[in-house]
Amino acid sequence: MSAHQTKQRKAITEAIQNAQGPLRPTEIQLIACQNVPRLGIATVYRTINMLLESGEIQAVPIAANDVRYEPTGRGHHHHFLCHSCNKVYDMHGCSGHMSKMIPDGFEMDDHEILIHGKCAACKKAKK
Amino acid sequence: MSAHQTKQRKAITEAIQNAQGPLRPTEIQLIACQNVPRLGIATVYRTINMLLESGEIQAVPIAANDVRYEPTGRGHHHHFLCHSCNKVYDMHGCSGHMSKMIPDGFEMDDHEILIHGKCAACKKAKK
DNA sequence: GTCGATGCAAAAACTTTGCATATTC
DNA sequence: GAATATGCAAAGTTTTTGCATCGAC
Repeated sequence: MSAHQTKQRKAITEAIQNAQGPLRPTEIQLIACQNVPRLGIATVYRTINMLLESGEIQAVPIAANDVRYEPTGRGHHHHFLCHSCNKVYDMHGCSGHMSKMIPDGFEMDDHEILIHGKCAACKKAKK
Repeated sequence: MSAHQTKQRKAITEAIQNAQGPLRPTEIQLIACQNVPRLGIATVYRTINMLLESGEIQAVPIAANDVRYEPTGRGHHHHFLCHSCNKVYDMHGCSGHMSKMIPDGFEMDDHEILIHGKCAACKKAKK
């Protein structure tokens, strides 16, 4: 049966689920490697694609050549990219009404917001 | 002098400037090729990176492995990705106040919004 | 002629695929 | 033992770099 959960998949899924924000494939590998030492990057990508297809996770495009992955089902939220440490944080509470900027005849399914700036840790670190 | 404008750079810059929305590197090459037949993709990438550094254009992350580039200085606007034709449209008019979702101690520089949906042309095309 | 820009091809980086081995039931 | 998943390595992509040549002053 395909619902079989190997230790690799478990480690990868948990890495994504437990993260505070979206992670890159190599970050996922690094974290999951702590539980499954010889975990290959191919397995990480294969698992990511499986989880994307099943809808358990989704991609978050952050910048050129920087996609990260996060679990679905965390509720409506958006992202904050710190330009100092390059970490992405989840942010809850969305101002809402995007509809006013949608052109006539267009149909909106969803929206995502990415805020750029400097996180509290980096602001404190650097006087 | 470094302000020298070759026909390649001119064609690439114009392709980006004249586009109705952000373009991918290969799309830029395709358009610019109409004026400069043997234009290589390396020149496109080199020019993109130059224009990014000088601040004339900026990257728009759309999805995994899909970054597009647009001119800066079009005023504040956001993007609409049509999941049917995969085109990205500019949208003007921004609802504004993102500040309420920014965590304490974080500092916002900028924000970008990507709306997903179906464009008017695709809605009309498919009953 | 000097300087920088280009095209091509090679290299690097990132992602996917093939295949023999390993794991689960 | 059958079926699926894994690791490794090879193949695909995408982006960058090296280098000989070309073009502008």
